[in-house]
Amino acid sequence: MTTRIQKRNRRKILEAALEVFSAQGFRGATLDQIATVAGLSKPNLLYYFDSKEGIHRALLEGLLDVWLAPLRALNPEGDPRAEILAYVRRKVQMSREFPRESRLFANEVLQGAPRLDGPLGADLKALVDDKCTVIRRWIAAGRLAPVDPYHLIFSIWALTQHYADFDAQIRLIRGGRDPMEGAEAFLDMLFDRLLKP
Amino acid sequence: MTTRIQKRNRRKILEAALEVFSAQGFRGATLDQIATVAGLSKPNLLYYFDSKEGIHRALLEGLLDVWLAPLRALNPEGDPRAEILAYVRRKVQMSREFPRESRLFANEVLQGAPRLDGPLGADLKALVDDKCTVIRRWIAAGRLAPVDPYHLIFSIWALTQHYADFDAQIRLIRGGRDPMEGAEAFLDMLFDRLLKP
DNA sequence: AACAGACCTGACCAATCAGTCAAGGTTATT
DNA sequence: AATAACCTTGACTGATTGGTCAGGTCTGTT
Repeated sequence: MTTRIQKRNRRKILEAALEVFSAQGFRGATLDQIATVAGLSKPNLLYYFDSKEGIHRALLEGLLDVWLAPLRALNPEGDPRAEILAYVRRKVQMSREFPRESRLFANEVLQGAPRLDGPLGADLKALVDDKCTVIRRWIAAGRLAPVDPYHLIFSIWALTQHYADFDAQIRLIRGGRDPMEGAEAFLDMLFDRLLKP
Repeated sequence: MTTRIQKRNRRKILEAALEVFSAQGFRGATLDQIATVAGLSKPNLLYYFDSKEGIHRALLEGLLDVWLAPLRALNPEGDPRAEILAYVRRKVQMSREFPRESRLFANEVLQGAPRLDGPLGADLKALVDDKCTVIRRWIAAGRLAPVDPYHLIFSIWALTQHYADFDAQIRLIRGGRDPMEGAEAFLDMLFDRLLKP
């Protein structure tokens, strides 16, 4: 049974861990940093979680579903181009609203995705495989331009998450302006032209 | 004056540092790892470079030019679509040939690009600004579809480097197949459709 | 109020890390 | 062969880090 205090402190720790892990990566983050951000002592962190590794694992597990929800929402019965454009728009929005989550996964994958090897990775693969067959069906019905569905999904991930993951570079080049200014319009045009049969 | 031994050992160190930094990030890498890969002792590393930071800085400085060469080669006098498609193809090829370099920069940018703040960043910005005016000119002449040149360049980076940086995720989803199988064809089609006036 | 269980922490530990240093080995030049 | 400059390293240091633990405090229940 989980108490009120447990719920509050676990939430505080995971929020702080997201802040620190997404900015520093797993090895760059320290328990002291997370403890400070969470407003708790370091031993108290380890009262609620087994280890640094355990915090990171809990964070990934808790966020993967949220992160994949837009893809899961891709409706096989909907209009193909509208469905995919809606997916793109939702992903752009998530890059703006949840850049830390994007960077957390980017860090993880960049280090070789060691923690996505188990069931988490299997879920991910199953979901993508499923949606790829949907896309292939749409193409076979002549409702989308013939593109490789895997590369289509990868391109959506690459283009949308780029704005969160490479934010520092974009800011460097675009100066003071909002890094995502015009991103929606650009991506709308790109995928519209790509997918028109 | 630099001796033969200096040249050889500096090269060995930077090669080892690329291997380790690109796989572990700056904070995740250790001098011991780099020393082992280089086949030298740790104090010997520090005989040739001031510090871990110094090795990393030398590596970034030495590789940024190589990394940006394809963009630099974009010829204002050439055929717009052919030039950009050639750029895309060259970048895909680099993702395949030099994934470590791609991941090195990805790590750096993901951590907030702290070492791209100085002259390195200024060079990068100047180059991108320059090529963006070229692209704008091409659009004004009606030789390209009207797209935001910054987002166009970002999209090329995102799509091509994704295959190197997120290799682990792609392998997870695509199983044993070559992660980049079909990437060229897909990106050719994508940018061809995007840029057709 | 009293009690049990949950919660919290200062002090500590062993491991790891970047970096130092004195001393010894190597190389090129004369 | 002598020598000076260059190269190499084992052994060390101080700082940081993940994690432990004994003992204390707080909270809900009776």
